[in-house]
Amino acid sequence: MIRSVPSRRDAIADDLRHQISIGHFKAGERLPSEAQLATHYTVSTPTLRSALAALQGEGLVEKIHGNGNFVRRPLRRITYLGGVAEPSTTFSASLRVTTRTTTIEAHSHLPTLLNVPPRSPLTEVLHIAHEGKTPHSLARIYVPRDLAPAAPPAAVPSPEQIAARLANPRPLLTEVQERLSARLPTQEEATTLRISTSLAVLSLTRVATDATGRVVEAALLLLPGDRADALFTTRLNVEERTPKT
Amino acid sequence: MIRSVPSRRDAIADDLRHQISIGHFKAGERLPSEAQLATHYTVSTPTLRSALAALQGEGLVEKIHGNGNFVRRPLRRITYLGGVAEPSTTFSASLRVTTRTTTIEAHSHLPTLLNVPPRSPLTEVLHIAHEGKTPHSLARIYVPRDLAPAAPPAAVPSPEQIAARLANPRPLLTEVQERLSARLPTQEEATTLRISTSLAVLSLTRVATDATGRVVEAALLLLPGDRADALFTTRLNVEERTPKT
DNA sequence: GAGTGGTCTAGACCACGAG
DNA sequence: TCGTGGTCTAGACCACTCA
Repeated sequence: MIRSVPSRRDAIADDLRHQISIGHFKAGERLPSEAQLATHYTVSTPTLRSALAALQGEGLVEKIHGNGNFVRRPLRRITYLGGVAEPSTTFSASLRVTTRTTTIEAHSHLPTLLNVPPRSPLTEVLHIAHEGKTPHSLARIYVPRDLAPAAPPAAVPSPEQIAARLANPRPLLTEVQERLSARLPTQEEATTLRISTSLAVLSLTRVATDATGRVVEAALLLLPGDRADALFTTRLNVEERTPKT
Repeated sequence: MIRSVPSRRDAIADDLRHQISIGHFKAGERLPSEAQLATHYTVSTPTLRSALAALQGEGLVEKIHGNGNFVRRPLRRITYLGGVAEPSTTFSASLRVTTRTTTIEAHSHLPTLLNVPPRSPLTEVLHIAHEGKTPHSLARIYVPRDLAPAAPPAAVPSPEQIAARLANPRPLLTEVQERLSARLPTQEEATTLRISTSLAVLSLTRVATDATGRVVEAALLLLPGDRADALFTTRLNVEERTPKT
């Protein structure tokens, strides 16, 4: 075994977790200052901060610079439904979605993703879903501009409208590929989602193709690991067993 | 902006990333000791270690206690195919799978997952897929014991055999649900996969149900974010548009 | 301005790996 | 045993938030 002495860091993290779980520190409350906690546990500030960092990575604690460490409210977990289901479909009704639409030129990995020439015009739609003050997801959706709806959503559409639009951007949609991986967010993503850079995120790339094989939409979704997951359901006909290629 | 002074930590991390990318430090090589690097960058050891931690989180560097920091060889990225496809189906041929089968009693979340009474007997199959010395995935598969194959795999079966078995543990398999989320690994998981606890992993829970609605298999897969992702492909018939509920 | 967290230092001592 | 990384200290100084 590695941990003969379970390291003060882990001991403190465990204790704080416990204190939170039994309600000694309540959701939304500010913890004692790091200096106070360090004194209480008789450790130095770096050690204490290291313990807090662990809790941050679990999404239990949110640090706000110059203000304090706060116990996170238990977050409603949202589920992204994969397959053909529209993104964000199970987002609760209280979810508020802010949208920003711009036109950009295809760059870096986008030409490959969308199978279009570099610099070709794309419509970028940026979605951020909030529940209360807490962002729950970040989505960047790219559509070749000639396929994009003529009327940009000047007003913020309802989540249902967005979902409907996303579900079938083109009538002839025939294939959806969704690639998922886990990573840590960039500084910028972390700032946007108001999460720690040490909280893992689910990165989902969704490419929709129409009947002609043309890519009609590419979406990059980012789901914080502490409040979102993705669900894929596959039904099989018993007779037609997977005809392996 | 937050970063007026881009923090020595990030500056060092950037420089090391660059040194690695231009081949100044080559794959598999040991970096200079932390003390040497700290002297070179004129920072203290904690600061330098913090920079290295960032590279670890990206999977660029592997620390080996008592030995040194090593540049990771570029890892072949493997893809888990979702839907009905068998797990590990795209693992390269050079992949070595170690398997351990035991019988356990259903506990904690397993009864719920498998929809069986607590303490009912389960067969647990543990898979670890290696490529060379590097673990690429960890899978824990649970099957109600009365459904498990009578002959335990005393010898290590080939990946193909495993894949075949996993693909259709029961003839009547009709639904597969796969739930994915991103998180940081536990200390134990990190040790098993020989990754840093700061490297995000993709956690996949796979539940297969047969025609009678009985859960015939539950699998917990863990895919390190730096070397694996999951891919789901959905094909739609153009005429039968998703009959929304 | 007072109090908070953010970063960093210059050491110390412990634990591990290889020879 | 020796050199490596792992943990920790007791401060210092900066940056941010709030009143």
